[in-house]
Amino acid sequence: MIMTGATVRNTRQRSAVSALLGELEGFHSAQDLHAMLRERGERVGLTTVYRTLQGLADTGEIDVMRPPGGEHLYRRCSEGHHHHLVCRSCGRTVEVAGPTVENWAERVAAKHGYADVSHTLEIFGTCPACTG
Amino acid sequence: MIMTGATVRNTRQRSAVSALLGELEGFHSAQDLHAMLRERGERVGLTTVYRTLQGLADTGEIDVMRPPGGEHLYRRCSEGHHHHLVCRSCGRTVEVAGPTVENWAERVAAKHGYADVSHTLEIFGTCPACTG
DNA sequence: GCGACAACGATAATGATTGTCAAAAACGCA
DNA sequence: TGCGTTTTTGACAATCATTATCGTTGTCGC
Ligand SMILES: [Zn+2]
Ligand SMILES: [Zn+2]
Ligand SMILES: [Zn+2]
Ligand SMILES: [Zn+2]
Repeated sequence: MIMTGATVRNTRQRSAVSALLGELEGFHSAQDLHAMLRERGERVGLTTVYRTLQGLADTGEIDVMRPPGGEHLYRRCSEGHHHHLVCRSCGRTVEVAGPTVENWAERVAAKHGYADVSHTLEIFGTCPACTG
Repeated sequence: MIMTGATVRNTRQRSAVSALLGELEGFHSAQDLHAMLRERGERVGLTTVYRTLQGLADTGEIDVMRPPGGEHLYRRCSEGHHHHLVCRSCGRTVEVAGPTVENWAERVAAKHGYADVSHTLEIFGTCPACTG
């Protein structure tokens, strides 16, 4: 008898990635995170970082952003559906949420008969610190 | 004497790409467009297709979409700022626009002191034809 | 037609992401 | 604590869209 328990095991590498994301503020790429981990002595392979981030993103534990013309960026976020207001210069990120857009998107999609609706939305700008 | 006229020259290739985009309905990748051109006997290099699309996108003549986990998709669109409601299954696309989101984005950004604001927004769903 | 220079395109390079697969690590259980 | 099963790891190769090169070709104002 084979038990297919689909268990997720706790590994040093997964913990390291997760912990690092817990300390960081803004969005960071897989390569950045990998470099930081090696910097502080953690031995983690780049492949594993990618896999871990992908897994965390799948379960909704972290958010993924795909900036125009760049790599994927990851960040630990708060619960629930929200979007991001990101500084183009320093990356400072503010989580934003509101029924306004959500409703609008739903309404627009419904008007055209589209079902199973989802959306991607990012707002970019220059933050106060970078404007000065 | 050197004249720096920054002139854009009319070439057979540029016309071919532009004309093709004028006939097509939905979004298509650079590689797709290149294949179509070769299909109909046009001799155009892949590099040129990329360059032309990039140029057209820069001047706002065409729109670029970056679907999650895929190549860039291009499409000739109507004038003015708008977004897209795209069918995940067949790619059927509806252009949508409205002050609702635009205002919301501006307001949210302003509240946090972000300047020089822009945004990206795509709505995905299953169109009526694909729902049946 | 001339000539300057933009555009082309075959090809190589880039670079982020994914696939491979043998070795290492987790963990339920004895 | 030792074992066997299953997951996870990670060095390395592969993928693949896009970009950079750079010598050749085509445009277009004159
Ligand atoms: Zn978030
Ligand atoms: Zn900033
Ligand atoms: Zn459809
Ligand atoms: Zn908009």
